[in-house]
Amino acid sequence: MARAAAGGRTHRKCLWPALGVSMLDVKLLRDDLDQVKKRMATRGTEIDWDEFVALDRDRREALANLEKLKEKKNRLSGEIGKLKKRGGDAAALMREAEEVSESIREGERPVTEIEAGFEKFMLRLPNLPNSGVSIGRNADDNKEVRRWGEPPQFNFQAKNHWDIGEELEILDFARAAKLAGARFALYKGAGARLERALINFMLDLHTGERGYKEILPPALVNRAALTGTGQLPKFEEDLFRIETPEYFLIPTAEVPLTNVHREEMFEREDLPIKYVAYTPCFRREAGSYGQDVRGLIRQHQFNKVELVKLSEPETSYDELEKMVQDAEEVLRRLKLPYRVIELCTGDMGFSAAKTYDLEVWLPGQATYREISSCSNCEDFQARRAQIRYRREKKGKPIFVHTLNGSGLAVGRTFVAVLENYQQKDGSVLIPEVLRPYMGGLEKIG
RNA sequence: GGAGAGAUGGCCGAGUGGUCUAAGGCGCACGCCUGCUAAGCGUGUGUACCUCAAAAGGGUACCGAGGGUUCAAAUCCCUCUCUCUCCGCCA
Repeated sequence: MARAAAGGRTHRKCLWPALGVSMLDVKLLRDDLDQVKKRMATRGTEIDWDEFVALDRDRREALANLEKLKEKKNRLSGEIGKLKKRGGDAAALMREAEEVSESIREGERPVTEIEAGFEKFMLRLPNLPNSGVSIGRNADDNKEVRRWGEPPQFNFQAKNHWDIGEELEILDFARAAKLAGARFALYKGAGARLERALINFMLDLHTGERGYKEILPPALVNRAALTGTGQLPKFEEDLFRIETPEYFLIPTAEVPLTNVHREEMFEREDLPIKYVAYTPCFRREAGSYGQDVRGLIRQHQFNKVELVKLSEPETSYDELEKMVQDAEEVLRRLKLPYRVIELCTGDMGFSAAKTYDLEVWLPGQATYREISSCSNCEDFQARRAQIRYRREKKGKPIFVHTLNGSGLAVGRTFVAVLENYQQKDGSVLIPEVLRPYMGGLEKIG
């Protein structure tokens, strides 16, 4: 097993030891900048590459200078020590050493500044898309991979889940607004139980035959954790933050789960690691005013069952396919129609190298809506979080690949159940696989 | 919140100002030896960055984190974080 950070010891190093400020491999940028530019451009993000070249050059120059001075200082100090031991007079050497030390102090200031600038630049670079991902500008260029199930045909006008929920008195948005504000929900009675049933059903499926280990992590995390997975420093405005002491509410369990093994070293036989967690998730939804203002689709707080894997680089894409299957299986057992979308380069998230979205059919909107997003981040997060393993006992440490996927977003699954299982009389049938979790209840209303 | 103790390499653990690249042990790797096994002997054993076309080699940094004193810090001083013990409070 990996050396656990628990058990008396905390992080041994600062987040980025020495100058390993890596999210993308600095050497790759240096050696193959043209390729990197091209691939990064497919994301549609503007990046000032001249700034990178300048920062990198300045940094190396300043560093080389400083290190030369330090070498001299170390040499002089050694000589002083030996001389004193023999009882000699080291006054002259000490004067010289003092001057060198003074130069070092002066040289350190610019180096610190340059490195801070370099680090800031690097931490804001998104991941490189995997070369197999199709190039596109936005969601319109995404590819549908497959579909499962048939959208139900109703002989009545399909209702939105918020109407269904409020009429059945299992959802109450008005009172939730009284408690907190817009984008919060109150689940009541069978509604609360249905949400809980979904959580338990998903956890049982993933921990059972699918072999994930259940984790119940903190819902508040620190800055280092969010930097490790890539939410920080760039997306702070999307997060709820608590001051004194500073904590952030997790926007997804991907953050705590991926960071469980931050700054740890694995052996090959430890991998892959498969975790599943149910947590509430919290998002500011800044900049999404006017979108999905009604209903459960876009909330400040929502429940999610999340899957995370740490794997060897060679198998990470197989693991991604399996993870998508694991998420799909939830929808299949619930008999909810869905399709699988492969995101194009322009539509992927900051940390992802490749992403599949699962979209569930919502009769109320007569459209497919995202219910899961499964990504391979390759070594992007592992670099930031320093999660490595040794392929051989004496081998060099290698960054693991990290994957995450919703399995599933519970609130949206709730929506899908209400809308797909609605009946003409306004009641909602309970999917068969959920009935054991609902005390045998077959229908709400 | 109060009082105290602690944080050292893959692991255990020594080390209170200069034998600089951290004793010793365990583990691991390679080699030797013993008819097999067990044991034994020898050698080696971190990470990151810079330099070099590459390798070799050289350099710098890292003993929880940050800052300070000093020619010189694992070692002295300050701040912080985390862990453990006791007290208080608390779901």
